[in-house]
Amino acid sequence: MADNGRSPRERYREQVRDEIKAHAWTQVATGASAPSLNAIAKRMGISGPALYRYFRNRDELITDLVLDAYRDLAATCRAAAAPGEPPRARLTEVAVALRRWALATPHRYLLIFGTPVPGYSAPPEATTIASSLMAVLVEAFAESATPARGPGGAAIFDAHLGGHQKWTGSRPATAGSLRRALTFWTRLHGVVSLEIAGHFAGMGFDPGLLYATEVEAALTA
Amino acid sequence: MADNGRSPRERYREQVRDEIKAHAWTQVATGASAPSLNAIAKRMGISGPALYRYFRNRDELITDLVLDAYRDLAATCRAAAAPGEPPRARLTEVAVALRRWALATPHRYLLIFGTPVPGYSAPPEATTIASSLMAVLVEAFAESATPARGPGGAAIFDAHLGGHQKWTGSRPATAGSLRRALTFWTRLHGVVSLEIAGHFAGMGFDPGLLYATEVEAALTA
DNA sequence: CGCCTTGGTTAGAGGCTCTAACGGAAGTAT
DNA sequence: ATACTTCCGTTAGAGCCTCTAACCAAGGCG
Repeated sequence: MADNGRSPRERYREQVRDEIKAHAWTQVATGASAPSLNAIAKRMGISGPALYRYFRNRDELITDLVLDAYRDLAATCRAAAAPGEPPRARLTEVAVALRRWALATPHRYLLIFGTPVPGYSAPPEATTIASSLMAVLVEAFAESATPARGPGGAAIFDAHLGGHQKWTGSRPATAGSLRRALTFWTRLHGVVSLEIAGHFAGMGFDPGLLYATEVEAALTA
Repeated sequence: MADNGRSPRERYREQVRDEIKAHAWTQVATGASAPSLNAIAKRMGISGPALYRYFRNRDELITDLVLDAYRDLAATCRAAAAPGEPPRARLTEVAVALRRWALATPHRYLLIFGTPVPGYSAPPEATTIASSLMAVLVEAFAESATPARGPGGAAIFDAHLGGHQKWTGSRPATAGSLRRALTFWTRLHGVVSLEIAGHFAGMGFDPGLLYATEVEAALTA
């Protein structure tokens, strides 16, 4: 918070960038699938091309938004996994936090996990953040007592995972924990993404109840 | 195939509409997140606003594409569920067909299940198609001998599902079958959508293997 | 003080969606 | 066959967008 040693110019620059991003968020939150630099500038009272001093092009803005969203999601999930609790409770908390986060700001969730925006430029930093997010799950599952007693295919996949543990970021975990964290994640995403995108709309049941059931099933399986 | 009793004008119109949609598909397949009417017209050798004789606006085109994709997916899944086989084999076939379909044309999958395009106009017909797709799964699960021996939450959700069976389209099925079909679908979608969107890219494992494991787990759970 | 980096400006090219007004051609009725 | 109507194409243009080019004013620094 101490504005550590940056020149006033740099602080101003950072501030304007943040303001631009804030406007972009409100814009994407209110319907627009992708923010418009022009509209943002108009709202900020400055004229069009001024924004190009702060972001080289629209893709750079969007990439920044994606990374911010990703970081926020990771922080939220990490915060939800209070380290004192037993692993199963932690995982449930993470699951609840994930859905809450997604429902609170669906556009943010979709910006990360929806259709890759233009011709999808995979930001390299995103993988790092994703790993830190996975680490929360992996650690909880590693701590969990339940053995990896899945069906036969699980053993095959565990064997396949053997050499690919680099993407967890933290210390090596068993393949079983990796697999369980991964499938846990995909199951949560399956429900949440369909709900966010409105695919449960006409069906008339409570998505929250489905989610709770799915979380419980994923944790006892 | 007999061009049943439609006037030549109507046949011509249909033909041009199909040609437009074909161009739109190739365009969306090659990077563009959403097709451009202008570019399509240019490719077809006609000039801009002529397309507005065939589609009222771009959203109508996209909606048409979505519905076509949805129909094709439903047909593919139905075809994959050969009625002679035992239910578990049928479900596996559907799962395989789904992933194959998604990987063959990711843009199509994302057009249906990705970020809802602009301000998302939910087409009412989509729900019908979705129901027909679900019906395939529901019937297979209904035929499956395995009882709904899920965790405690499953019973709660089954009870909740009691009155909401209208969305299956076909004859009434047990709440357990509905629940299992629904969660089966969400689990498949969870893996496929993340793979399609490239979220497994940096992780260096085989998504196909993960998918196979997940399908097997979903069927034995 | 002079200089240079930086953040703003306007002009404008080129793209998009979509409307308006119009002309010709194809089908239809007389 | 002729007249009418409907339909499909055209161009013009408004209004949005991204992004580049050229220019200018002010702040920081030697």
